[in-house]
Amino acid sequence: MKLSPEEFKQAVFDLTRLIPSGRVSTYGAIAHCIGASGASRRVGWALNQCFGEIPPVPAHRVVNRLGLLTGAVHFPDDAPMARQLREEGIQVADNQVVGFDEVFWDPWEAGNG
DNA sequence: CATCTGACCTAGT
DNA sequence: AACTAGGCCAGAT
Repeated sequence: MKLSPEEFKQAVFDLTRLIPSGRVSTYGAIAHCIGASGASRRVGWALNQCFGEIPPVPAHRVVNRLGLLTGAVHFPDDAPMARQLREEGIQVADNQVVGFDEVFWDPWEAGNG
């Protein structure tokens, strides 16, 4: 299953929007869920375009494999990544999610659970 | 046009 | 378990 750039971006957005509050997901999980395992980089690239999208995409709920807020540097000053996470109850320390394994949410639960 | 980099992960040894 | 190599597409130089 191969997705077009538009479908890929949409898939990433839709899947990211499915991430429940107080939870976080990873690029690989999303990429793997949409059938783009290995293309994790594109997930970040797509999420980079999430700003200004309607409905808004909680890209702040997406972190890397280690729970590091690697994308925080690309977030707007009005909506810092770590801050939005804290707004949902997720604790962050040094650009790293606290209890990552506990707040980790697998996109697979989006349509299976 | 060619080369390197980037919100990263998976596979092989 | 630790290390090395490959993938994936687009943007920037």
